[in-house]
Amino acid sequence: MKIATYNVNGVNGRLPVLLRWLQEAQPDVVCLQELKAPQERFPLKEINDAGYNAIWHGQKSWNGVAILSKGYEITEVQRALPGDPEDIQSRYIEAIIDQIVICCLYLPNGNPYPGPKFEYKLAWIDRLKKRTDELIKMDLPAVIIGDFNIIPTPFDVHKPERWENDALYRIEVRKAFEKMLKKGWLDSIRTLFPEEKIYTFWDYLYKAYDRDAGIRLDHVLLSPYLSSRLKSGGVDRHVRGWEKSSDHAPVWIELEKEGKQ
Amino acid sequence: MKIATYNVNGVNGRLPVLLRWLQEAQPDVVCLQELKAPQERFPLKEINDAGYNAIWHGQKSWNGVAILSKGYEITEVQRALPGDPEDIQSRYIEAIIDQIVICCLYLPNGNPYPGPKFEYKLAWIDRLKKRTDELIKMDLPAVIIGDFNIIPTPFDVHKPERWENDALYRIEVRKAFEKMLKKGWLDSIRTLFPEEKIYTFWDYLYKAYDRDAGIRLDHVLLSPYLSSRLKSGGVDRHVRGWEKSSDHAPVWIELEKEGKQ
DNA sequence: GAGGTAAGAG
DNA sequence: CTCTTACCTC
Repeated sequence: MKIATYNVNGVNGRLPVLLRWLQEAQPDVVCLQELKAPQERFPLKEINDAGYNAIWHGQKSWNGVAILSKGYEITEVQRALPGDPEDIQSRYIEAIIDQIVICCLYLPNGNPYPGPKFEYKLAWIDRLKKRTDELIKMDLPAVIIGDFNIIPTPFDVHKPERWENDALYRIEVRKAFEKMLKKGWLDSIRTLFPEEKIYTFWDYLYKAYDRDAGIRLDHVLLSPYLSSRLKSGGVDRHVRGWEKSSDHAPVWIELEKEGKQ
Repeated sequence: MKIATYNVNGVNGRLPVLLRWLQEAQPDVVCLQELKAPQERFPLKEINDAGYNAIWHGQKSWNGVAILSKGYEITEVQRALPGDPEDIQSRYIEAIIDQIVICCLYLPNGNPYPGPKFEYKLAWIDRLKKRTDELIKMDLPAVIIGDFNIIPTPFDVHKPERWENDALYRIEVRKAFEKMLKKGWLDSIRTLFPEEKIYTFWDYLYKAYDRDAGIRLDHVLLSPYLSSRLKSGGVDRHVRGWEKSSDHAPVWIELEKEGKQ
């Protein structure tokens, strides 16, 4: 089973690129972030025509997340991260697909630091921690996947020294990410490529992609139960070079069939 | 000599379509309207690369007119319709190309009727009348060409009864157009196709092009001196069906070489 | 730089 | 509907 994440930065503007990539990569499950479309303007018809069914949680202008699947039924579990009924931003959607809990997230950016947006990010991470601790405790096969807006280590950024006070790299969020891993979640891409520079995002500005001035923000975390099934993975970084591409590249992993292990 | 007019509705957004049509139609002279670009953002390089030189009068957001020519020198005569120094809208540019006076215009829309915009339209037509009377008096070979925003007759609109109080069809502007023809100007497209329904504009709304709910707004008027050289003409209406097309279609005529008559 | 929104014009 | 500008976010 191939599971992917792609921050599309506008699902309608990105549709040609998204469909081209789906056709090429043929993932079984795709988590999308930054739909930037209200619920009723999700391009379901075109997604269906490409062979995918979908659930999504839209929002006008910002955020918005979706889970797509080809050939597997999608059973929605929830469309909000528990812990704050006041939080109306569409950043989390959770479903069960082929007996696996898929948690698709678009974690707050948090800039500027310091400030209320950074505080919101920390609070959001706390709530995520509670949810993911539960999943671990319940011993479920689960995937936490999406745009974390967290650069996990100095090795995951072109010039670490420039990022010290950026919300994507602040020590608080790196520590929180590390704490999740300590609980048992596997950073699958880093595990597969322990020594390689791997980026998933290159800014539109300053020809960041041409200079490979990127950062690693999009992650696929596997619960202990699933970790042994990790077969392969990667970043489709060439997609970032396509015409009218998102500033993120798709990230994917492949899991061994359950019977095989 | 093939002379064309095309209301592009944004010269920068329309560039792929414009270049494709230029390549296909190979006009010698092209009058453009609704550049919707300030003077410094006219895409001269791309126009030059397509083999055309150009003069233009831009304006931020609205209006804007240009004259393009392939292989002929363009001698600019004026870039404003005489008669009102207060009028700063870029709606008129005049040049001599191959001994012919080319008057490229984007006549005010004039809606809503009644109101100051309609009054401005009538005043603009008055000034145009003065200028074109002069050209007739001087016996010059001249072409008045562009988007007149005038539906000349009931035969030039899908459903005339719906347009009685529209500034494009108001009796005042139709009368004014008729008066120009009486002075000696030849409505070349109508002359070539006296019996046919001919439209040059189809609204973006309500699938107007699919329903062929169009109107005839773009005209090519020939001075008496030139009328005998009229060889052929037409509307490239298929261009209106292209992806990302303008709401207008290009209109063109072909003149016999001067020696030939 | 490139998405989104909104208003104004057509 | 589809242009434009100006603004906001990342």
